[in-house]
Amino acid sequence: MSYSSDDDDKPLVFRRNSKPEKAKSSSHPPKPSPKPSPKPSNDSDSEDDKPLSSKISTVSKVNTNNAKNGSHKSVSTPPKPQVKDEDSDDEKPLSSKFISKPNVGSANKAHHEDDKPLSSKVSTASKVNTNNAKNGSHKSVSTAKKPLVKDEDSDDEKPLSSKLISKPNAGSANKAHQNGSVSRENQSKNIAVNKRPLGEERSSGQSSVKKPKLSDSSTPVNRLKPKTNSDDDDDLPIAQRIKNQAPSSSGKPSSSKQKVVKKNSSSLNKTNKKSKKVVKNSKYSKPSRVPPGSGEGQKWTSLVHNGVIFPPAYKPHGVKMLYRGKPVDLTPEQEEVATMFAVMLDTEYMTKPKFKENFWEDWRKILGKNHVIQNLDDCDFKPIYEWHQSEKEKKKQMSTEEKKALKEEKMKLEEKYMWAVVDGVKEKVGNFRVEPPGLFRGRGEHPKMGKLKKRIRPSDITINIGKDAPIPECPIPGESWKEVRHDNTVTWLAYWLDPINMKEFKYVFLAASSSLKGQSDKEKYEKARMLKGYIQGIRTAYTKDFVSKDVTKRQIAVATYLIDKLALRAGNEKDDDEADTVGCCTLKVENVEPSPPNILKFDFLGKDSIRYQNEVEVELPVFKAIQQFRTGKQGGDDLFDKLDTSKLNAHLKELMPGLTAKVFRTYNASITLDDMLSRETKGRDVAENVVVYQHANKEVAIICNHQRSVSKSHSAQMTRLNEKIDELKDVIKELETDLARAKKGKPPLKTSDGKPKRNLNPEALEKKITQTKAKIEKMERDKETKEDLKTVALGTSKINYLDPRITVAWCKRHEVPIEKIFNKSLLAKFAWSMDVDPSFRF
DNA sequence: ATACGGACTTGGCAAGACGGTG
DNA sequence: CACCGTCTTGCCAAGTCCGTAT
Repeated sequence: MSYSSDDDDKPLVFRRNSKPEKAKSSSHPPKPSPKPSPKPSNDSDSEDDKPLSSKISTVSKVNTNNAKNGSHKSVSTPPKPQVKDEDSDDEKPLSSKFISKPNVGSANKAHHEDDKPLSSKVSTASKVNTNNAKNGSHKSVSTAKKPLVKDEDSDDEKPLSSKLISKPNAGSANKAHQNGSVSRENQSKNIAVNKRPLGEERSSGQSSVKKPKLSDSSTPVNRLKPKTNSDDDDDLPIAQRIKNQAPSSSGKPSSSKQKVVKKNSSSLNKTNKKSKKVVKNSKYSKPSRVPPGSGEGQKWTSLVHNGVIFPPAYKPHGVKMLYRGKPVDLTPEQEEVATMFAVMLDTEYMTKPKFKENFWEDWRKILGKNHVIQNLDDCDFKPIYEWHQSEKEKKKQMSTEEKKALKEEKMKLEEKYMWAVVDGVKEKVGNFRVEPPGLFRGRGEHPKMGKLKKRIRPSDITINIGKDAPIPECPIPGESWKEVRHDNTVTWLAYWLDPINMKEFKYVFLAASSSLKGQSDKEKYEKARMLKGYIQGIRTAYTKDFVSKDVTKRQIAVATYLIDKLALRAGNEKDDDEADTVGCCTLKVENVEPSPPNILKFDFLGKDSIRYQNEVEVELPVFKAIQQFRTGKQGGDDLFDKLDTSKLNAHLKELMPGLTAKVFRTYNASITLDDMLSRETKGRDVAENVVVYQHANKEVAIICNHQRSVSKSHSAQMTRLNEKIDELKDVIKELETDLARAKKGKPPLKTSDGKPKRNLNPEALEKKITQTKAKIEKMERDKETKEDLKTVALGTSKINYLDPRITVAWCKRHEVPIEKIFNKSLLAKFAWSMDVDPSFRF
């Protein structure tokens, strides 16, 4: 056993190994873990092909938008400093430190250059990868990896033996192509193909499935296997990757760095890691009890803050709406609600009967049964809408000075609420502003859209604060908080009940840059890294259960497979008064269409009513199991009738301490980034490296189905780009004509408006032509990228799924200034990851 | 086993800030 | 410097998942 390959850790699907890189193998032990896989893969395959992107299809989202238009002008320049805060201070340094490290010397500094919007740059690609694939086969040999290095990974232990197993095959189908897919685009619109290819896994080649497992472990896994890991590893591995890294030089890379991090981070972590058995309690659990020693459950010792700030009271505008053509008098309260509706006149919500119905129901209560207004259809909110538009316009027209003054005033008012002091450290508060009243805008076909979200008052709010901290003064005179608590086992500073759904809460938490959040973020990634050590065994185990006689087991196995391979969410049960969306455990029969011989077509609305459409090839046993789960059921019945998220998670927990469904998403996202970035990534300069990164980021976004709606001006923007390109092409033609003439000693032609041009020599003209061509190429690439990313949102995965240490380490290795990848708030949020060793691998 | 309460993470969107450009 | 497109932020909705009560 033991041997396992490492390779396996990677997401099955994604991985592709095709390229086996050169072998690095020998030399240094590759980092044990991950994937570099030297191994010769065998097959490879490529299958892939599928353009991921394709999948995307957008769909439904709500959109509301209002059109506003906006052009805002910008005028002002913000003074900026304001906020900053402390953190900032730190930050800076970071980056700086950061940069340098790598390489030695050299001046790199230059980096900065660029600036271009990333996005633009990108271009390339795409496709390629994507695919991924599948393939699978890999593996094989195992070599023992683990050399010494520490830690990590060792997979050895892995129970798995399995490794091989499965993967394989299937495929076929595509196979052939390697990458080529090409086309993609098109599809996009239509269907999608698959994002991740999944199925593939097995490639044919391999022998098929099962490989002998050696051990079998049947048991599902051994959970215990600890791998070590820990973060710390960072350090070490050095060797390994070396190769690429450039300069590696020094080994010391990092050392010097100090940590920027905020205080805490470090500390805690340690704890966990190692012992896995013990397990930590991570975030969720509020272990509350148990404080002994480490203070487990306890989240803070001292907490001081100023409570929350309320939106200003409503100021009646007196603009009268019309009812059956006649102006109506409304009380301020009635007018306030009418205005909420009027302001949304130009949104999609107006086309939704449910929205209007809910609004009318709530507004009518305020109007009273006998009010003149007896029905919504006879109401004309235009006057109010127009008044609002003009107010907006007025605001826009204000001078820079005025805006600045207004802003400062607001700042002054809010400043005290922006900060909290946690265990002696000043930290930013996330959402210290209480949500203003308004109409509920649910996403998708939410049954409660349009309902009035009433104003929250101090008496609705519960404050949580340190025992000896002063109780925040209630900002509204004459009123008082609902309750004041001193619970140090939770991290919220305040909460109130959600007026739309009185059994839910709205919390006020610290900002993402706080160490409390950073810590838990780090723990999240450590847990995902831990999964790396168990993944093989888990895959082996569920593969075996695809054919279990026990239906529940079979369902758990298939569900886990889908979560692993497709990065689906868990899928908790929902109430009827929520939008009808699903996740893995709540998939309906109609959401998964089997298409022989082994393709599954997924089509459902997931979180936020974002459509998930994908066609994937799966292993035959999975395909058969799905068919069987569907038999005898109606389209709207649960596909996994014997399952729910708590059963699934309980099972996962047996496989690895703390394992839950969402960990797979984090794991697959981060391992994919790590894998792609470590693969050659050859950018020659910063700009190209950034493109490489974006490409990897995009891949992850596709896997996670992070979509965005196409911007209203997208097509106009594309048109403009095309025009510019055409213009440049004309320029080239002209230059070429001039060049030909210049070579013959003739002067250039006049410009179109008849003016003479400078007489350049052939060399100069050629240079110009070359430059222009380069410019065109860049624009073409930008265009492609833009089209490519029009429906893909990269930000979400960057914020929530990609271990920042992967990014930071890669930046250090490639001399890319971290700020080219992380903006200011991301730098603050990920302060805990800045001092990672350049050789860090997820 | 389930239901439910509760706490925290994840997500898309639109307004605002920013930065390049003609 | 007015305009525009992109990037950043705020907002708040919508998930996940744990613990406890039923």
